[in-house]
Amino acid sequence: MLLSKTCTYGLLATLFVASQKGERDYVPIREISRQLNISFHFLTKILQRLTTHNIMNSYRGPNGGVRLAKTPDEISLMDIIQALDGNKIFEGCVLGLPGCGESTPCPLHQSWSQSRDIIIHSFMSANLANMSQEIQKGNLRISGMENWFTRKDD
Amino acid sequence: MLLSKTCTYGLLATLFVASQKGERDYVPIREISRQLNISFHFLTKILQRLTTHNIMNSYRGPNGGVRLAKTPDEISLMDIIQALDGNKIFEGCVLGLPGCGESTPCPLHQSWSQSRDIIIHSFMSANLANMSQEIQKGNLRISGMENWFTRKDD
DNA sequence: TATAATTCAGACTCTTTTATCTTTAATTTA
DNA sequence: TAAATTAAAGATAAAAGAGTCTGAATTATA
Repeated sequence: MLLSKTCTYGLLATLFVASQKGERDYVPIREISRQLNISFHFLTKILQRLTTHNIMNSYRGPNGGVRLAKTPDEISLMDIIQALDGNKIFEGCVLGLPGCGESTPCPLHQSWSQSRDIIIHSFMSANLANMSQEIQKGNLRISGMENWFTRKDD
Repeated sequence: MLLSKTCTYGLLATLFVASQKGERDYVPIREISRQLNISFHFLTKILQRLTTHNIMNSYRGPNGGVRLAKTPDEISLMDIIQALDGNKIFEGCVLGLPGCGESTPCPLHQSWSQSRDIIIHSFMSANLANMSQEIQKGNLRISGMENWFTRKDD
């Protein structure tokens, strides 16, 4: 698992909000929760963290919810991943060796650096604008089979 | 964290055993534990799993310990990783979507597949023979600064 | 045979992650 | 102003991962 659950939920929710059409300002968390089949309270916490990182804005009361804090092309997947998982995924040695580096590499250092750079690059270059376009066209999917059913809880 | 702690400890211990010189048959777990600064009991469990997966052989009593069950060139890092972390790391969608695949990809599907293939390839092509060679030559390091000190526990 | 060295096996604890539940605060609308 | 809707905040619980502890089984050696 490269990304935590928190992080994948956050990515999905943000993509969901970004690909909403209509003049509506804020999307209620409960609606996101139902559509993506994610626990409402858990999702609330995740979105709170995204608002403190200035990726989302939130608003309370009727017609409240969350919305993107910037234009979609200004938010990369990397921004969201770093806000929720930090950058401990991307820095440091695969084997967890403290002294691992270019001068004294661990056995996996070279191949891992190469893979990691590709991953980082794709996370940075993917932003909400180009992704939500693909989602709206139906070329990409945000939710799986699980939302044929509705959540029982919350 | 791509690999669990269990897995990185297992990799290090196996590399340590593979790069031992001398005519000695079995390497005591306690010695591995001390050299790599890994909790003895925890390491014991990990190595037990590697013996059940036929990567290590073990022997009890004085002069006992563990040794490789095959020749070093027959054991790849991938073997060890799969034995300890399974292949849940390598299969499935980064975002955890059940229906994600070539026909209905999630937003990260393409870039993740590419990165993942590189990682898998480097894990499969790296075996204990070529790595322990590098370790013995001093080009690669298996342990960090932490083993300048000895463990207090166990 | 007694003792020491070693892995094996299981229960147990601690920490982090994931998830749920309850209450409070803000906001709109009737 | 009262009621309904919504996010915020905090307490709690459940599950998994990481690590510890104790005792039993096996083996070599004195």
